Amino acid sequence: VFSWNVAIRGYSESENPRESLVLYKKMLQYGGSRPDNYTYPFLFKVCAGLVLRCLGHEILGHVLQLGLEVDIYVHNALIHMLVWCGELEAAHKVFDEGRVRDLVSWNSLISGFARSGQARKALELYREMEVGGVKSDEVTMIAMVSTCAQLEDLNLGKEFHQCIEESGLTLTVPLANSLMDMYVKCGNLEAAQRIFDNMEKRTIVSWTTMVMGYAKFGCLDTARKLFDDMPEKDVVPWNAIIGGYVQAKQAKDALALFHEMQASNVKPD
RNA sequence: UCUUACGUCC
Repeated sequence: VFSWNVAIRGYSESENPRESLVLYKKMLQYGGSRPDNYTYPFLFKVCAGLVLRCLGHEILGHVLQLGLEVDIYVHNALIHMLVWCGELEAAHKVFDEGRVRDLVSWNSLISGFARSGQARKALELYREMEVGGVKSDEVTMIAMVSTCAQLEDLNLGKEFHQCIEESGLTLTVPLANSLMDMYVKCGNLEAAQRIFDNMEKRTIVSWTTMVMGYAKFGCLDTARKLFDDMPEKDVVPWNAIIGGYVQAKQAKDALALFHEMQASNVKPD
C-alpha cells in the first residue's frame, strides 16, 4: 500500500494527474493491497482538480464500503472534492452528518461557499463555527475577508481586519493579499497601500492587487510606477495595466504596452 | 505517504 500511495501521490502532483486514477484502478485489479485512508485524499483531490464528479462519487462508494469515511483526512478531502465539483449542498450535508469534523472541514466548506459567490452562506457558517467555539485560523480569515471583498462591505472587512490583529493570527502573505484585495474592492486604496508597505515579503499577487486597484480607480501614473517596479510579471498585471489605459481611452499607450507584453514573452489571453 | 487559503478577464 505504501508504495502505491507514494506513486499515486506522485502522479496526483504531476502535470498528468489522471495517471493517478489509472494507478488506482490497477491497484484494485491486482488486489494485492487494499487502498487505505492515505490513498483516498489524493484521489479526491485529483477528482476535485479535474472536476470529475461522477468518478468522485464512484470513489466515494469505495470509501463507504471500506468504512473510511470516518477518517478525518478522507472526510475533509471528500468535502473538498464535492465543493470543487460544485456540489455545495452535498458538501454541506456530508459536513453536517459526518461523525468527524475539525477546522479543516469548516475551512473547506466556508471557502467553498465564499469562492462560489455565496457570501451570505459563508458568513452564516462562520457565525455557526464561532458559536460552536471553534477558533478560526488564517485560512478561515482569508475566506471571510474575500467574502467582505465580494460584498464590498468595508465595515465588515475592517471588523475582520481588527479581529485578525486582536486574535494574534499571523499576517501570512496570502492573508495580507486578501486584505489588500478587500480594501481595493471597497475603494479604500490608502488602507491597501498601508498593508502593502508593511509587508516584509511580497508576491506577484501582492503587486498585482495594488496595480489593479490603482488602475481601476484611474490612478494610472501610480499604477504604472508600481507596475514598472514589479520584479516579475505574468499576464494578470499586464491585463490590469492595459485595461486601465483602455478605460482611460489612452489607446496608444494601451497598444504600446500590448506590444511590450508580447516582446517580454507573456502570452495574451 | 494524507485534507483547507490570495489576484484580472473569460
